[in-house]
Amino acid sequence: MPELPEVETVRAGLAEFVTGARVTKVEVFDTRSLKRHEGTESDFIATLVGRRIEAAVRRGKFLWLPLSLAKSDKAQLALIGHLGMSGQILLRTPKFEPDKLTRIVLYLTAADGQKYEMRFVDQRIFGSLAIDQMQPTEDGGVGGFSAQVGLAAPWRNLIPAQVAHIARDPLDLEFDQAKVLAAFKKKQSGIKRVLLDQGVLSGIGNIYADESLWLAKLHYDQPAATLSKAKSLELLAFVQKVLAEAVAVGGTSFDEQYKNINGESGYFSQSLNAYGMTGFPCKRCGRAIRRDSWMNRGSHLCPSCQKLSR
DNA sequence: ATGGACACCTGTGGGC
DNA sequence: TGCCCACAGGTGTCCA
Repeated sequence: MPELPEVETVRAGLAEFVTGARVTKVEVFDTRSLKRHEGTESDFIATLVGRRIEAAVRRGKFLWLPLSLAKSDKAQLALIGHLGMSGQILLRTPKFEPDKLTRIVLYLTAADGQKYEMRFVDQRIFGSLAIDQMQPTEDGGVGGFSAQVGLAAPWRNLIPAQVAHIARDPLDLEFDQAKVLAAFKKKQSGIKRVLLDQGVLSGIGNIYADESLWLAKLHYDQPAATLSKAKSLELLAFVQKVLAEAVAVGGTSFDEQYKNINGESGYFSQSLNAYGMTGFPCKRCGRAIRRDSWMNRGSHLCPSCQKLSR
């Protein structure tokens, strides 16, 4: 489900309501949702209870909540969340009806005394929560992202170890276009594979890759190295435009699989030109959008506008 | 380096 | 109604 716009919508909601909240209790209903956690279930719970949530931070599709220090800590810790294909984080008041497929619940008391249940809901269990150590990074941590959301030190200079391999995302103010262009030049792989490579640039998944490629009139298998500098810059500009517009409307929701922290859908599905539009006329040329099987998933494109070149 | 298959999972919808 | 198949916003690993 969730790509950058959906994760950012969740992050922004958490930042508003759980910054400064204290964890009072944790329940784990399915330990498979702790698959990225390196300790045990009881260690996960014991580490969280009593901590204060200091912020809500994101890079690409990873989000994390930096935690207050405890005396025994050797490093700053954070609660990392990855939503996988079907993960949600719902913030409910205590008497709110149960949510199906709830895997983990954090019971919180906000700074103003309001009590919440932060419910990690995940149909397919490809997502997870985990506690991880934060570390300084070579590229200056989440500085660019921090500037965007007003994140304070020390959180702006640290990244969880598990997120260290994730490249800056296109909405990060310190996103390095030149670095990404250099990576394109070295890759013989199709451009869509490269857009989905979270180590080159992060946050893009199947929806926003297909949408960006449709806007740029590029075929998914066009080798990245064959793109001119101008074409690459045009593509990155479309990527940023699509991601920013999707963030502005709360992401893309097709069904029950993506909701914000209040359980509300996003509206970007109304703006889709290619993804999920199989058989509908291309909004540029009228030819039917086609779905190709590709990498064990689907790629949606206009066969007229998006041809392989050379 | 590159691309393909597959594993991890549950749920939904279409065709018969 | 039931059964089977295809398909779903991600990531990681193994193998030619």
